[in-house]
Amino acid sequence: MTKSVSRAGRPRSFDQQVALGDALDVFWRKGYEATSLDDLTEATQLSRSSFYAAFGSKRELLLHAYRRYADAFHADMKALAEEHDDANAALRAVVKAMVDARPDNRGCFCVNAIVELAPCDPELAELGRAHIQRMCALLEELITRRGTRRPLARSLAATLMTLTMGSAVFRKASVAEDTLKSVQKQALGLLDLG
Amino acid sequence: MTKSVSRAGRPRSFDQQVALGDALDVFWRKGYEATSLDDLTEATQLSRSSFYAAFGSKRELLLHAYRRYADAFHADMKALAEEHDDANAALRAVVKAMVDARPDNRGCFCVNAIVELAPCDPELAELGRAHIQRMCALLEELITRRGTRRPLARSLAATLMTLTMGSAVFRKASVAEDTLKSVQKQALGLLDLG
DNA sequence: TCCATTGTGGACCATTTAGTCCAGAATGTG
DNA sequence: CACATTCTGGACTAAATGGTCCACAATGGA
Repeated sequence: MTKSVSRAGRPRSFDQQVALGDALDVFWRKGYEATSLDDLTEATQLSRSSFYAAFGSKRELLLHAYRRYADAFHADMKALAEEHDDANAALRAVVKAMVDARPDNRGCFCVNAIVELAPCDPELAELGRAHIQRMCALLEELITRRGTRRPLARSLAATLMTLTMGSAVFRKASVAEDTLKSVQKQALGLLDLG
Repeated sequence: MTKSVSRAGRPRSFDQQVALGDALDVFWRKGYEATSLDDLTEATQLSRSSFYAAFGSKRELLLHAYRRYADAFHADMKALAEEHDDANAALRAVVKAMVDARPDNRGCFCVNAIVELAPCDPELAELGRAHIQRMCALLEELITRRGTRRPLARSLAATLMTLTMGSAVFRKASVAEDTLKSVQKQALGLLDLG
């Protein structure tokens, strides 16, 4: 993360955020270990030196990408919820979005990273836990807002989050779309929104 | 897979099934890419040549390990169900066992393999799908046996399987055990077995 | 127009990777 | 005992890995 507080020098010829996005994309599709530096420099169109100057190392880049994805996901769901005045409508929209299909079968980037790396990378495991907790908290708040009491709301939120992550695995295995749909329906049923 | 239909020669000095189990263990803990051949030969106590003679390649070994794990898991759950005469009791036991904790946080081997490899390895993706379907079918049968009708039973089975896989991800992120417990409770609640 | 400063391309490096190969050891059979 | 057959250890290889380095290009300020 080079910060330019300086007074001269050649300006950077690429957008670091765009490059981060491109890199995220590769990690998302191929996973961490299976992504080589050649893959990354090709995807970002960066030379090796620019790459290392900008991101430090492959692992640091992955952590950046993770944070970026998790933040965006959380923000998106929060924004989606805020589009609805009715708490139940908000909840329905969020649950649908979370379980819903992506065009391809790349699943959820967080799930991918957690499953591949958490056991051997405590820092990423911590990020994973934080993401899960944050999403659970968001769900819990929506659930309480429509009147469900705390202990049950917490339990329901955790269950919905579990369903979301399980769906991501289903999707990676290319399980039939109807199956995902019926899981989604059950999830809404849990909230009496069937 | 060396089959000895021959008439002489030095007998094999190791048990292939034991070696397969040891290898499975490493893959389970570290994932596929992160497991090196040195890891495997150390874990199995095999020399490189014996290793290749016995298993062909790293990838073939993984596929063997996958089949072995999936078969054992399915067989275990089936056996567990058969210990109970009452369909509801069987269902409760199976769901508990599926969502339940392992001593460490290694999660479910199938989930690990699917998430890491399915997008780039169609053969493994197929094995993954087959495993999911088989487990869903087992659950569905138990659910119908206690009286629930087909379309709903199918949907519930898929949902329980999703919860199982999601739980495995939670576990890899070392989410608090209470959270898992409450998810388990919700799962049983879905079946009116709360 | 210099010059300090920063970015860039590509050669380079040590290490690790999955996989091969062969000489020799161990065994059952005749 | 001798032999055919199989197993085994470890040296070896070619390729790929993540990461470093440096000469040079590009830029803005004085």
